[in-house]
Amino acid sequence: MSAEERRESVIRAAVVEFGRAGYAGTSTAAIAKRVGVSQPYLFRLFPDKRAIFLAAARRSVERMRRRFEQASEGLAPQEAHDAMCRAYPPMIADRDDLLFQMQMYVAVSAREGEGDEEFGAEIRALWAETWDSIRDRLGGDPQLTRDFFGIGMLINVSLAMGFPEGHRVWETLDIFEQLPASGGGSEESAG
Amino acid sequence: MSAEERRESVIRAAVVEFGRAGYAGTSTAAIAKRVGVSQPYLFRLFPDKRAIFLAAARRSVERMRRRFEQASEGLAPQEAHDAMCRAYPPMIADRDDLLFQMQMYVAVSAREGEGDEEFGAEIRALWAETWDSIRDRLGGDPQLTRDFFGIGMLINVSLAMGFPEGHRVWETLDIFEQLPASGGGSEESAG
DNA sequence: ATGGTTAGTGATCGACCAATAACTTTCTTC
DNA sequence: GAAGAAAGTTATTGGTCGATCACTAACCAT
Repeated sequence: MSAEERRESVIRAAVVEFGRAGYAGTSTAAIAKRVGVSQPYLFRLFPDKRAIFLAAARRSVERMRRRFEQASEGLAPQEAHDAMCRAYPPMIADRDDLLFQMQMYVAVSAREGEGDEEFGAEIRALWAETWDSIRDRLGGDPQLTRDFFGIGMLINVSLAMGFPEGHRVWETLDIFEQLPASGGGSEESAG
Repeated sequence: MSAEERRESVIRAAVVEFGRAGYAGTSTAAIAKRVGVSQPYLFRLFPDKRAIFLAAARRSVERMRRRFEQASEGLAPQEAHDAMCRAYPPMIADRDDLLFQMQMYVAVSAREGEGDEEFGAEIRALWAETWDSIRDRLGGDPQLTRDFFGIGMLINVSLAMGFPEGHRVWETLDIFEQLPASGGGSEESAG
């Protein structure tokens, strides 16, 4: 397998492992094991653990942005909002990816504590890109943007904490039923 | 100093340290250093690291709940909502506490990976209490509750990621200016 | 087939970390 | 002032982790 292909599979494994245990809680050995290579080989593909995490962050955030963009392609603000709401459930069905993004948010402060400020800067830049993109799709409407991200974050947190389906926390979050004509949440699998 | 007093100061230090580096990223030595005691002494006050984190979680979440309850005491749903929105800025001025809560959300999956399911159960229970309390104050209104928590979570995430004041991400989140008559965000310090 | 490039491994190392055990100091009470 | 409890320390240990080094195996062009 080429180095580039290996790097891709490392990134995929990193999203899973980092998502479950966080930056500090994930050993490079755990990632290597999931990839199916030896632990030292990771350091041929990436300079250090930090770089693996950042590569995973880039991949995860950009994928999210792309999916929202595809879902809202060419739609007016309110329709774009509804379309992106409908696009969200199949996205968070990939729990590993969602957990990784949560870990990404909190990893910033830890890295800053180690004197690594570029880490946070890169993650903020990635996320701000998504913010801008979605904001544009929503016609720059502040309230739509805020509500969309707000509810999204609340869903993320509730999922990360592991509230089971049917828990009263979810009562207010069934965004399907509050939207005009949609297919419901039957789709699965993230491409 | 009595053991009980020491335990309190350990909890305070734990919120700060865990908040900055997460569960796995925080050493018991770092907590002990902040408290001003030797590292092994922590294990006289608490059975293990996990118990320190859970004690900090209890303290942090219950304090938040109490503050929201005080702010909305005896008010009708919409007024309670506005009052709690106004109460939030001084609360998140304590960045350590906010970061800790973010770390708390993501710590669940990591502990589950270690076979510790009670950890998540306890944190969910703590948080669900707060959810119920606030939901009641908002008259059980699903939309008010969802929006309140949603915007709160978005603020939390944006702060955790370290977006500086004035960044365009904050444009939509200035909840002060969207509320009727408030004191603004001049208050500081968390009692 | 041979020389070089690329993919990949085993061994190891210094640092760190949670937790235990054994010991010392300080306060309290009779 | 002696006894005992409560507060607190030093030393240590078994284990883990990120990273480096030296080495091997497969592929490829000449």
